Amino acid sequence: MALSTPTAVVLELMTMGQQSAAHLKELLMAASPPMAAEHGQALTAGILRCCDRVIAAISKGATGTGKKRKMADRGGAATCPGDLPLMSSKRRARGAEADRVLETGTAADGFIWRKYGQKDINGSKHPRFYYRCAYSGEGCGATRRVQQSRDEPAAFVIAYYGEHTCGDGAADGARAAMLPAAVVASALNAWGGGVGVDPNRGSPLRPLLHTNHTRHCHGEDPGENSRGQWSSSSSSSSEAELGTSPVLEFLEGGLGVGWESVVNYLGVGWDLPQFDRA
DNA sequence: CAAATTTGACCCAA
DNA sequence: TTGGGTCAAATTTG
Repeated sequence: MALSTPTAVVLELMTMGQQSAAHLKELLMAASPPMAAEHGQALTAGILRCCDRVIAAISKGATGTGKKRKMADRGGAATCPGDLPLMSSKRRARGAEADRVLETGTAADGFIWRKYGQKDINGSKHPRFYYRCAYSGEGCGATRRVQQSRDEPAAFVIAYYGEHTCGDGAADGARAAMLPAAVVASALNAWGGGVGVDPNRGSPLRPLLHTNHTRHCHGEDPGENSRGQWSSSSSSSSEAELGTSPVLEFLEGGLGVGWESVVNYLGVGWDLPQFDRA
């Protein structure tokens, strides 16, 4: 596609998504049962917020803080658990509820995540990546699991656990309170400038997004970012499977299109000057 | 030098 | 016992 400028394209697409989300909201208010409506509204709120962020970021030429790191070659692990205050529950109960989102070509959701693990899952061709909110040290217990889709290499199944208490919800208490950031599948993220995933090691996700809008939760100063030592108080995560409902159809048919367009657009080789990383 | 990532080990639920 | 989630030392990069 050849549109005047990338910015114009994104702006237009995001605006479309915004309108679709608004539409969806109305739909939910009118047709869904109370609970679903409530949840749905939170979802749409998140979507709208994302649109706002993108639009705002683009129009004012937001600057992000591209953080990158390369992978190492290996690491000698000499674990010596001794007096380590391990998390009460080292492992999350299997099948624990989580919000799952399928993203195509992107995985940024406005939060800064720090990878803390990677694992090869049997049955899956691709490894699974474990991320934790960069502010977990401040008590934020949000985590997310990312796995490349087996069928669609370009898609990632992302599961979110816990909720952000790092303050990102300051402006929107609703989200922090009941909406596991998960749903906020922001389309922002050009991961690496179109390169995609390094089949061998590179983490597919990079917290590139970093506009000034993602306020406090991720300034450029993690302050005393501490390495290792997170206390997870995981437990609360609600299931928000976008599964079967007229709403879903709407999402896929209307919102999905515009959204994916943006995602693809951003994800496929367009280096956004606005999102920094020069 | 500090911050972030990598990666093998550890741990626990199924 | 195994698979999967987390930890933490080592390593890499800005």
